Amino acid sequence: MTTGTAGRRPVFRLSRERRMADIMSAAREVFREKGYEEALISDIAERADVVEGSIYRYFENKRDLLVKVIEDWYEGMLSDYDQQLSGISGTRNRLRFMIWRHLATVHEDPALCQLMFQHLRTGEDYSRTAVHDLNRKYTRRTLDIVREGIASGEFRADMPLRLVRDMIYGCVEHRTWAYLRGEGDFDPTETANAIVDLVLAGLQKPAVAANVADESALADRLEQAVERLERLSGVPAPRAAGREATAPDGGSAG
Amino acid sequence: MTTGTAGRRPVFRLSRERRMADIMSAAREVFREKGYEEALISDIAERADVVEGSIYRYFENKRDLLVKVIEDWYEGMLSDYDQQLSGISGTRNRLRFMIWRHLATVHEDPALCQLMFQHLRTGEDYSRTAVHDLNRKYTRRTLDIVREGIASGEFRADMPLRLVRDMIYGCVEHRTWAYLRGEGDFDPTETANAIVDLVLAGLQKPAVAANVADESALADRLEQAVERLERLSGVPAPRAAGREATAPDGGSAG
DNA sequence: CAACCTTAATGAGGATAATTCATCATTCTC
DNA sequence: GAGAATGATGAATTATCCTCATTAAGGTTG
Repeated sequence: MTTGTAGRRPVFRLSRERRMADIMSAAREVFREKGYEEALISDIAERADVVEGSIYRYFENKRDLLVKVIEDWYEGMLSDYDQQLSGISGTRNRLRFMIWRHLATVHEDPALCQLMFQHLRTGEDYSRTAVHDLNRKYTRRTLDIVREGIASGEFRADMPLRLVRDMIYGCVEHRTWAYLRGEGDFDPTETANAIVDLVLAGLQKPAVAANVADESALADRLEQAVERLERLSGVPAPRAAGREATAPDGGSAG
Repeated sequence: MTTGTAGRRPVFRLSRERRMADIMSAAREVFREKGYEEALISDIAERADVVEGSIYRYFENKRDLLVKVIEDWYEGMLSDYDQQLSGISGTRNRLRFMIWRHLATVHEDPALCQLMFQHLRTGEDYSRTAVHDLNRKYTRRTLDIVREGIASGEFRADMPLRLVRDMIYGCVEHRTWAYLRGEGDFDPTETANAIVDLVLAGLQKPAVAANVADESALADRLEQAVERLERLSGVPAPRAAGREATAPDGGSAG
């Protein structure tokens, strides 16, 4: 049944690959502009110059389309990073690059990051997604850098690596939530520096970053020396007042 | 217009407050069981024993209902925390409590947390939400604790407080994402301890331990002086027990 | 106590999108 | 150039959210 006057629209056949690429490209734009819910299949179809139904010949459903779009985006992104990272030396600089690169990505394409965080990562099928693998590969770089720092003796060895990673990426995400919602702005370079400083403070060897046990031991020795002096002079050792200043919550620390 | 055979359903009038409470209670259950998209207004209506249309006399739309449900949940939750926190002393313990409490909440009600993270916090109207305020009040406690630690001299003063907060809450969230997706499990207590350790490592004052070697030397000199005094008075120098704790890793400090 | 007013509640129908599928068109192969 | 294989269409279906005109309950007043 034709639509009254106008005839059927002309049919342009493309290869499966080309058509998929076109649709994904259109979908990326529309998703970026409107977010997931607001993005209509009809919008995407129009921009890809196909009819709505055609999209379902290449993608199972709207979510599948989103997943493929993000996968595609991720793939292109991460391949560059390895190359860039290889040109950077020094544990601190390498760590800074990883954090900066992540922040910069959020800054450059907040909409797609939002989609990734809000819609991809939350799905129960996420771990079966290619993005999951890519992400693992990506964050492993960061862990490797920390591991190298430990191996070279720069970092202390008693830090749970996974938590360090969660702390870095979690911090970045929390720091950027307002920006992702469209409120305010942030400077990737500045923020990356601040985060690296903070993380390195924790990773530094206890010799530099304080070690309470050492301090207590030092205080103990001092006190013992004083007590000996006191004994020497015949003064009875008081229940030392100085200890409280050294170890305020020592009792509840266990 | 009657529905053929069966008459109109009997009308039970309730006060506005009571009806709203009923609907929110039903909504909380359904949202918890099915998540946002899968939760149908018709489900909620049925469970609240009203007709679909009635819900829209109390809530603007589905999202508004979600927001109110989460607000309600949050309100009840946070009021307890302050009280519990007030019974805990010591910077470390207080910090641990805040982190543990947050982890425990995620562990106890992952579904509602998921809704909060995925659907509330991402909306552009979030900062005009009551949950936003509650959340600020909540995380401010954590900052206050860190601030106290700085004031008392326990922590270094050169850490950007906001980032410390982002690091703590971001870390918790990253650590729990898999659990929120329904994969695996985690132990709130164990995780809280690990995170506190990690955070405290970074917050510890570097100045105090920065020259542990110097301080050891100082202690050595003090002890030697005492020994000389002791020799003078004919008292035999005891083999101090405290030394062993100090010495072991002193050599690798460089 | 009957007319009236205020407010709770109903349920049919409208609007919007995602998704399906029977049909048609184009290109490739022999 | 007939037939197979595959690309593309668009009308129909379905599923929900949401609106609104209408109805009913419970109080108030002369």
